[in-house]
Amino acid sequence: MASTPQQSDGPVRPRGPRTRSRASHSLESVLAGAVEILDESGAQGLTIRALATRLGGGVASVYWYVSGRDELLDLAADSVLAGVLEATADVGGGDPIEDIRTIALTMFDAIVDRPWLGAYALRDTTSQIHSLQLYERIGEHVMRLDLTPRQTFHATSAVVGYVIGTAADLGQEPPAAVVSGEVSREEYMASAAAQWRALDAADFPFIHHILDEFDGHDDRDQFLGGLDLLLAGLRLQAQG
Amino acid sequence: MASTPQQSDGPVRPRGPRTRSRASHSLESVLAGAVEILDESGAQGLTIRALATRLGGGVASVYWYVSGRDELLDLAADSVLAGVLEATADVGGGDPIEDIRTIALTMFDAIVDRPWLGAYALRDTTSQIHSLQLYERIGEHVMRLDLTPRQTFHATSAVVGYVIGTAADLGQEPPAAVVSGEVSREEYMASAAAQWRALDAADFPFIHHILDEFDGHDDRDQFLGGLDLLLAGLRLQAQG
DNA sequence: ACCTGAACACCGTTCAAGT
DNA sequence: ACCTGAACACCGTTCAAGT
Repeated sequence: MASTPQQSDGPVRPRGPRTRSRASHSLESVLAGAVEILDESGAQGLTIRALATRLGGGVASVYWYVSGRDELLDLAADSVLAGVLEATADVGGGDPIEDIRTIALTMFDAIVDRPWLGAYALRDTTSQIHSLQLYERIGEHVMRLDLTPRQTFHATSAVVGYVIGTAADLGQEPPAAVVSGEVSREEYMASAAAQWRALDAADFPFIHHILDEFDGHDDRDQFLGGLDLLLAGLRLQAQG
Repeated sequence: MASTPQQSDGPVRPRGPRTRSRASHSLESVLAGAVEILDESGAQGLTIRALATRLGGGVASVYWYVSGRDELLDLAADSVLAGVLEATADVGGGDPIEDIRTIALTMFDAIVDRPWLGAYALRDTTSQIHSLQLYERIGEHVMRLDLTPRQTFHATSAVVGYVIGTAADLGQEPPAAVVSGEVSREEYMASAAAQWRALDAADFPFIHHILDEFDGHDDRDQFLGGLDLLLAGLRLQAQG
């Protein structure tokens, strides 16, 4: 999935000024480069130096477009949410709760695809315009339920909080492993299951009760299980 | 709210050499020191060097007790959950869902007290024993609802995911401010509300619909609003 | 068994200077 | 307006050496 290095091969080219000695960026190219690095090596791999190298320029030029590493992460995450926004633009045909579910699931899938997203999406709506629009979009569907403003506010925040929270949790690599490729997520989950199995059943009746469900479970099913509880509660509230 | 340092004052008293030239730690004192720093300056402030200085020793000695900074954060967070475990030991008198609500709220309050907790609590049950026990405890109450193992697994994970997700979100400082004390959380929220108010009402009908609720809202109420939706859905499932 | 000082290999960020 | 190289002030982690 890595993009080609975009190697600037010196001051080549026959005629024309095009010296190439000086790199030229834009906010879009900076964020696109950041997203590439994030996809390849996670948040830890996104250093300003690595980004500058990928862009073929010096470190300091990044700071022309972005105030620092934190803002870079926020904006890179937010830029990706444009895709979720687009993918959910048409949602709205039927049952409001069904529509909310569809949007939430699209968000979840986007974060599963890019685990680093969970920690930086929807963090600061004053700088993250797409995050704000996504919040707005979910909220508009919740409004269709004719609750009070307060209920509408709480329900929308709960859905967003649940999605981000659950997805961020899943996106977290086990203590230093996955990125370096030493341990796959499957191996890690299997070892966790084994460790649970070794626990004393008298001390951990619940863990043993759900062990077979945990072992080899599908993250998406787990996410949907909780989401549907939340939405069932919401439907109940909407019915009065 | 920080616990007392639990200062181990060396191979104490009687007489003896007491040179003080050599520091002496323990895993407990290392974690206690880490928690102090986290309470004072957040995760960003917890550097190995700052911790070593607080302990009165050299940097390298920290690595005798902990494999690295990540594990330090995980263990420090988990050590604090011992308090939540203790505080919820007696819960269990009445309605299972009411009990789940009580435990979830206690967790939430603990994270509000220590915003750094949200990002590191319940991350890795193989190294975080208290996290595992808390998960177990909530699960035991869910078991009382007589659902299928799969439903029990999903419901417990959903509650934990919602608590951690929501609390972690609230615990996030606005882009570089709060820790340094430049901008208070109140000021930040007020400015966010002002910015929302400035949005075009045609483009953001939902935001305007909930603006008065958002402005000056209480985080705890918001948390409970969503939690009660989730629990209502769970109750419905238990009755079904 | 546990602690230390010093070193290594990085970081984010700034700034005077260039174009 | 935008880019650069070099410097500053940090980091986490390791390791040979001490006790």
